[in-house]
Amino acid sequence: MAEVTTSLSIGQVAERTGLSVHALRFYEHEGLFVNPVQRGSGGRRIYSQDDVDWLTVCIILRASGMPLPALRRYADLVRKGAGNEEERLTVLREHQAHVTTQIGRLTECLDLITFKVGVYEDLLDQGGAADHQCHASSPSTDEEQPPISSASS
Amino acid sequence: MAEVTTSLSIGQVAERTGLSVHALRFYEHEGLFVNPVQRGSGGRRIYSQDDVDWLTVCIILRASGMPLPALRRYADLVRKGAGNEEERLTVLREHQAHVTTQIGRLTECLDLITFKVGVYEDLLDQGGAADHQCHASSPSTDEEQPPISSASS
DNA sequence: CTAGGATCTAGAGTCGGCTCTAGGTCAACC
DNA sequence: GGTTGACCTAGAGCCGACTCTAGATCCTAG
Repeated sequence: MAEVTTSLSIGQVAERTGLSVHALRFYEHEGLFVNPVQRGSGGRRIYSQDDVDWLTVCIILRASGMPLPALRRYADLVRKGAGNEEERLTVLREHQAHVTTQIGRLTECLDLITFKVGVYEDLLDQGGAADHQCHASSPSTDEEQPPISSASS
Repeated sequence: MAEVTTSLSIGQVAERTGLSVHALRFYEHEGLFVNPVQRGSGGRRIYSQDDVDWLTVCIILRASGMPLPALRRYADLVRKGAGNEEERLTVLREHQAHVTTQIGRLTECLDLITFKVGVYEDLLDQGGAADHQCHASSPSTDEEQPPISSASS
């Protein structure tokens, strides 16, 4: 309960967020901060703990694929203050849907990759070297190991 | 059982893979095909069903974030024919690991986004408009709804 | 014969998201 | 008082993965 307001340099914020100082300046330039970043002696940036908290939110949204324009829209809404919670919720829900479908897509891909890994494992287990490129097709559909055509691997 | 070898134009392949004709030429230029793409009258590309099958594998690997250089390495291995199955397996397993961790990261992000969505839903349900920006922090850690500081949203 | 449409090559342009550079200011230390 | 070292601004550069353009060729249909 000692410090009234933590004040951090750009270097310190970079250190504890993992963003580069370049990225921090870039984000500010792009209007991604909710509160204008304070300036100290000689025009140096001074960040608060709130700024860092906000940045961690940004990092999560970015890491899950939210593009900067969407992040800016969200920041704009928060900056305007209370009263637009529905809109914020809309932004979040849209992104939630994107992330969900992305996870779904990746999971499908993973299934196929895992299937192909299994095929190669079997092939190597048997010590058998097929005389040409072998194919690992979709696990679910009608063909399992196509007898003649299809050489993909 | 009629057609001995399906032969497709670049436009037809674009149509059935979803890749653009530009992308198909680009992929060829980048050495991503296992077999050299055949040419017909006037130097036009002729694709086989095998090419299309291979492309669908490529599309899955790309969709799950495999960069072109890795895809090229894999194509190189397949092109060389039987005997390097361990290496192919290594490439696939590495990518499998990448996809798995990526899904994990996205799932973490999704949890936080879902948490924030929940917070906003509650807030709107109660009809209460907080007098300033409210914060939806991490669901797991020590703070749940910080009493005074931290304004992130 | 001509027009339209698909294709060809080589290479330039685009986009998102930073990253880096150049040239300068400022505070602190020896 | 000279040298770090962190910071400043404005703007250029980079990377991956295409996408697009220009200008030519070729096939088909009318």
